[in-house]
Amino acid sequence: MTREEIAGILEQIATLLELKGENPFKVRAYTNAARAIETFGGNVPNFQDEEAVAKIPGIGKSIALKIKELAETGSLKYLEDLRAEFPEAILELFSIPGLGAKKIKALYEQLRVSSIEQLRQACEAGRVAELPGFGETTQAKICKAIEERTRHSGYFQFGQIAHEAETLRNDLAGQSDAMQVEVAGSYRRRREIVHDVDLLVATKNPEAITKFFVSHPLVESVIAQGPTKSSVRLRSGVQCDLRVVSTAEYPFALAYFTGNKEHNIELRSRALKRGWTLNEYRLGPLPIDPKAKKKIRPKKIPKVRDESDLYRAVDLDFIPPELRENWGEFDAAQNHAIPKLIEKENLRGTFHCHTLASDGHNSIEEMAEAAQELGLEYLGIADHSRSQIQAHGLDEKKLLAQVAAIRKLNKKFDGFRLFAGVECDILRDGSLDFPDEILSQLDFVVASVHSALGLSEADMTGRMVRAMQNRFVTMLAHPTGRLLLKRESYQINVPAILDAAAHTGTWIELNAAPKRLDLDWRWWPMAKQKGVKCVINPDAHRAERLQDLWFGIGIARKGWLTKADVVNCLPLGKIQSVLRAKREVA
DNA sequence: GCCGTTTTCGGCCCGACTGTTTTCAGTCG
Repeated sequence: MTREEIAGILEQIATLLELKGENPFKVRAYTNAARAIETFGGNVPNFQDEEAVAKIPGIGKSIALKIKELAETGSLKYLEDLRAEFPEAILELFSIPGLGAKKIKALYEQLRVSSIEQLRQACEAGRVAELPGFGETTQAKICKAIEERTRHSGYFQFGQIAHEAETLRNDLAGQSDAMQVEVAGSYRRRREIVHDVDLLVATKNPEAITKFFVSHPLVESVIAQGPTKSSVRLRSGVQCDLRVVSTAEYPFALAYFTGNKEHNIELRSRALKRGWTLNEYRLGPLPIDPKAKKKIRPKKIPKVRDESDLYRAVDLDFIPPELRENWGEFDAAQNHAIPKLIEKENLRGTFHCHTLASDGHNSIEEMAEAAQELGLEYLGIADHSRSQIQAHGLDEKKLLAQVAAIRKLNKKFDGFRLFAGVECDILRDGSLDFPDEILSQLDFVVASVHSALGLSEADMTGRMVRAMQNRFVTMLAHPTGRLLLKRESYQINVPAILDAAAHTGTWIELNAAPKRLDLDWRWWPMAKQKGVKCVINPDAHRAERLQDLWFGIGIARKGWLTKADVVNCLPLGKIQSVLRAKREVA
């Protein structure tokens, strides 16, 4: 049983307990335990070892025993009993915004409503509005939510909403009343999946800012609107919240709304230890507790003008937003060990782009021009290989013709260079789609899996390892093959892939296309520790998609990477010798 | 149900907004 599955079951227990009207703190204990299992950064213990599991903060003896039962038997009596108390479909009611445990309980007990379909019927019959605590407005809102349920599934790839988020930020920043503007939340942390956009504005005129926001052309409907907080639905379907604060409150609000939750809890607890209380508005003195046996003498509260001041106040170096996942950043910040993370400007070139020759939409010349406009010094062309029939994969003749064309083009450039490569399919058995005598004529080879995606973990891992053992393979592309919100990763053993990459000197791609962002940020600290080099590639099929590199930078930062860890931060003069390194060892 | 540099009992984040109320409960983040 995976950690995600266990977390999901704990979450379900929490929901059912809430529905039963159990002690809310018990409910929270299960929710916290689910989060703890999901986000635990250390080595995942054997879930059958209840003593080790109970050492994870947020998990005690009782929940550890339940996890043990799950791991051993695949089921849990406690959960079965809870489930038996309610109809199966009742949990789906929690997906309706505005409905929580109390309201669902009332609907079930008084109207016997236990599914979305039954709820729709009850609303249409007008019976929901008659319940105490409900009314006409609530009933109408529920009806609307049911109608729009499929469209607002609630989760978006970062790249799907980035344009709207940036537009709103820029338009708000253009308001003379806006002193400071930032997109906070998971967007600022550069999560690959976000489910809302949190905007924060510092202003002396909250009314004007709020009015501008709710009437912005990107806004489709207004969900809530108050003096300091408003929520809207944007055209893409994503929910967008605006918070309006004063300039003095801004750094506290920015940290608070950037999160994540666990990071905030740790930050707040560090404030508490110093005799202060931290919230989204200020760092203040802890209220005097007459019951406390020993008085804490609070330290003098330092002045906080920006987030750096706030971290300094609790004796920490500044923690970049991307690292705020309570994933080791506090230890690092306390020991002055936060790395200088890679920045967009550090990238000097990139590999893995497609052209009209296979399934791209621009010529080599157009791709080269776009790369130069982005300030890059080199660009690697890697069209699909012959097995990719549907993507018009190149055969040997076409590939060698493209190489010749690239060599010819290079004579025209000044301070820029194209590298000739291929995105070569890794066949089912781990052999490559072209023989070495062809690969040896290229500047680089991107190896990737596009077929037989259902292999067992051992077979898929072995297949990739074998491909990396070929000395002409420069890098392994989109290693897990996931498509965010669409397709799970292949079955692979990532640590084994990383070991092979380190051993063979193969680079691992951080595919910057927003639907991939693969390899995932959670693996990069391990990759770095094993000595694996990262290459950030856009996998661009159009010239303008070279800009996806920006998404890749965000994920590299989340993975704690510096410019020294990413090979395409090397200047043109150095990258050429590095490109030759692997093929000359043999 | 979890937790403890004051604690093994008694806390557990809390503020904003909405809708249904007539002072507040429920939901959300």
